[in-house]
Amino acid sequence: MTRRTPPRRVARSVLDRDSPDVARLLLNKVLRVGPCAGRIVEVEAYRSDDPASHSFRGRTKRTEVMFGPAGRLYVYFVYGMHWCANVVTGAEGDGQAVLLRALAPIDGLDVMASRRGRTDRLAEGPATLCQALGIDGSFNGVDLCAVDAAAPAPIGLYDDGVPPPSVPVIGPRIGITKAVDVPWRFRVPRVPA
DNA sequence: GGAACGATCTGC
DNA sequence: CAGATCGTTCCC
Repeated sequence: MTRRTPPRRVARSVLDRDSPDVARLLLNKVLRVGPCAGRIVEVEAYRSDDPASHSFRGRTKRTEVMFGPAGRLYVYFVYGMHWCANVVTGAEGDGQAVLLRALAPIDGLDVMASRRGRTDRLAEGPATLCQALGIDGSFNGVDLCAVDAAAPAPIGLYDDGVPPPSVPVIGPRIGITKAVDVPWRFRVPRVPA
C-alpha cells in the first residue's frame, strides 16, 4: 500500500456520528500504537439500541468509556483471556462504538510477529489485533484524536490519503447471539491490483 | 454470594 | 469442535 499523503490525525468530528456510518469511514484508516501500525480492513458497528451491544443495558463501569465522547478507545476483556478494542463514536452519552476486527500491518511487523509468536495472520480478528499491537486494559479510554499523555504508549488514528472502499463487503457481525442478522460488519474488499 | 455467559482463538 | 479462563452482570 503506497502512502499518498503524510499521515494526519483523524478529526474527532469525523467520528462524531452514527457508528454504522463511522464504521465505513474507518476502513483504510491507519491505527498506530507505538512502533506498530496497520491499515484498518475490517470493523463492526455497535449502538445502544442494539441488543448485541455492551451499551444496550445502559451505562456500567465497564461501558463507561463507550458512553463518553467520540475518538476514545474502548477496550474490554472477554473469554477470560482476550482483549478487544473499539473506537467510540457519536455524541457523548450515545453509547456507540466501532469494533476493530482486522488490520493490514504497515509498520512494526517484527514486533507484532514477536508478540503473536508467528509471522502470518498478525492482526486478523479483534483479539489477535490487540495482541499484535500490545493493546490491553491499560489503553481503555485513551484519546485517538490527540496526543494523550496518559496513554501507555503513543497511539493515534491517522488518515494517509487512502480512501475507504466505495463498496465495502457488508455482512452480519461475528460471535454474537442477539441481533445476528444486522448487517453491520464492514470489510475492505480484496483489491484487484 | 453465586452462577451463567461471553463482540475469541487455537489446536486437535 | 471443544477447551482455555476470568471479569462483568444479573439474579437470589
